[in-house]
Amino acid sequence: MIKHSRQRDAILTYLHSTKSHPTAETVYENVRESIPNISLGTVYRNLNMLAETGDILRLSCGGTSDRYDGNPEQHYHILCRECGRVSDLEMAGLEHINVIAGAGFGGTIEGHFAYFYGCCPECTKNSTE
Amino acid sequence: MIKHSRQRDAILTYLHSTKSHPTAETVYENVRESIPNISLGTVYRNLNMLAETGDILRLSCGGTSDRYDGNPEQHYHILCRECGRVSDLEMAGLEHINVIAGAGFGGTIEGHFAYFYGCCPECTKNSTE
DNA sequence: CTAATATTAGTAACTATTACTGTTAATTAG
DNA sequence: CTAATTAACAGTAATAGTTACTAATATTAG
Repeated sequence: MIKHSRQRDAILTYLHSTKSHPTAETVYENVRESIPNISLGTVYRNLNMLAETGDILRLSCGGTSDRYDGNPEQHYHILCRECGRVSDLEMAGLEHINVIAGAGFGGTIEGHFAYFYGCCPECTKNSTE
Repeated sequence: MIKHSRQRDAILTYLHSTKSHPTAETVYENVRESIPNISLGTVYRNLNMLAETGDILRLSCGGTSDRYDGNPEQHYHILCRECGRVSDLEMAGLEHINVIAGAGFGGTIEGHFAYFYGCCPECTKNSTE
C-alpha cells in the first residue's frame, strides 16, 4: 500500500519543472531548497519508485550516473559530446527497428533503448562562430 | 608510447574466444587461469585502453556493470530479460535513424547507441515448453 | 482518536571502478 | 649484448554512485 509523501511530491514536481534530465544528486540539491533536510537516500528511493511505477523515466546514457526524466512518454534523447547535456529529440517513433532486429532472430524482441550523440544546437552554434 | 604486454594480450585473446560479452570481473576470473596473479586493476586499465583504441567495444546496457565485446565491428545486441544474457543480433545497420533524429534538430547527430531487450532464443524456447 | 505501517532522516555498507606506489619488464640507444 | 628509460604491472587504498539498515515520524484506515 502506497502512502503519499511530501518528499515524493516535491521530487516529481521538480522533475516536471525542468527539461534538463538531472542526476539523482541534482534532484537532491534542488529539492533541498523546499525540503532542506531531505535525505539523499529518500531521493534515490523515490526516483526508483517513480521509475518503477512509470511516472518518470530513468536514462542510462553511459555516463557515471543515471539521469531522470519527468516526462514518462516514450521519446528519444541526444547526449551532447561537447557540454554533456542531454536534450529531448522531437522525432517519430522507431518501433520499426524492433521488426528489423527480430527478423532472423530466434527469440522475442520486446523493445529497444536508444539514444543519439552529437552536438546540441547551442554547442553547434558556438563552434561555428 | 605503447608497450606490449602479456596481460593485455591475454585479455584480448579471451575476449576473442567468447561471444558472451563478459563484465570486467568475468574477464578477470578467466584471464586468471592463464595469469593467476594478474591484478583486477590491470584488467580495468587494459579494457579501457582497448576500448579507447577501438580494439574492443564497451557495452553499457543499464546493468550494474559494463560489459565488453571482442568484436569491434558496429553491431547490435539484445539483453534477455529472463536470463540477463547479452547476445549479438545479426541485422542490418540502422544509420537511417540518425537522419530521422536529425530532421528538425538544430544540432548535429553523430551517431547512436541502441540495444534491444526481450527474450533470447534459449529462454523463449524454454518458456513455451 | 488510535492503531497500523509506509516513509523518513541519518548513517553505514556495498559495488564498480579508478588512483596511487614501488616494482617489473618491454623497448631503445649505444 | 648491456644499460638506460619508462610503460605496464601487482597490490592496495580511495572514490563515486547507490543501496541497506534503524529508530523515529507521518499518513491512512477504521
